[in-house]
Amino acid sequence: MKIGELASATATKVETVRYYEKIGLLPPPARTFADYRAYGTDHLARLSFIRRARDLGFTLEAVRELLTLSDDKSQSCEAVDGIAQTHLAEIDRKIGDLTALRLELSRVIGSCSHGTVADCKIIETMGPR
Amino acid sequence: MKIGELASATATKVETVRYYEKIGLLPPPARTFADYRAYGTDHLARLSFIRRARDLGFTLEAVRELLTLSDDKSQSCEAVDGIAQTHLAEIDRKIGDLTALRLELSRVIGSCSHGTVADCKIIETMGPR
DNA sequence: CTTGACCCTGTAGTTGCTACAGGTGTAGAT
DNA sequence: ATCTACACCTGTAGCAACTACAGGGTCAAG
Repeated sequence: MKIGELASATATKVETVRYYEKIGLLPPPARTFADYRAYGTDHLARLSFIRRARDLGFTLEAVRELLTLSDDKSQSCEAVDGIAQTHLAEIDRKIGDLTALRLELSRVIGSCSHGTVADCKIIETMGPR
Repeated sequence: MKIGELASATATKVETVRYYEKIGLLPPPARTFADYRAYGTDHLARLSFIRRARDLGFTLEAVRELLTLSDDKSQSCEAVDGIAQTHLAEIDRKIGDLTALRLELSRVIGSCSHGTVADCKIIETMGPR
């Protein structure tokens, strides 16, 4: 299959597919006489994996590790689980940060008395000290 | 004050201060004979504002708008409130996204039976289809 | 008078793509 | 056979918001 087909089959942009190849996530496929990339089902499977992992929020570095691990079928699942756990902890941290931020921002907004900028509490809150 | 003092007074890196100047967020200060930047209290106030707004998650573009608005003291506070509301909505969206992600990822992790990679449910879940 | 901490400019790197620019190949309609 | 529209190719630059050099100059203390 050509790059466009692979891309639409995985809801990926053509440029992104080429990008994944450039950074070594997707192996370079065979080429047609016209120098078009010619992909097989193994490429489709690998790209699907990459996209799914990305959708779950894994970084490309984490995806790279997961791919390496998934290539050695005999290995224990622990390393995979570890990467996922680390990622989950990271998500929890982000949610916590955003929730604290949300609270603070909504307090700032709540103080707005809709007057002029001169006595705008929102601006004031962000002033020095 | 010199750039290092301004930076440590606002918990900012020196490079970041210079960066803010380059993109026009912080006005270029006077220079000493040795070409060192010499800041006054107005710069300190402005940088504090920028940092506080950044801490609240506003983008630099939003900070730029807020700074413009805060310069016109006679104006109504509405525009300021609007920017903050938009930002709050954005934070809510992110929290929602992350929470959904968290749920899905924890489901994926929960399916791990700690065997070998060959029958690792985490890897499997991210496979094609 | 030398050492070390600070300052200067300018450029390149980070993450994960996305968007050209400027060219070649191909498939279907005429 | 040719025209048109589209998909493909490479390579480079751009986004946010910094951060980290490299390769210098300046200054205060010992």
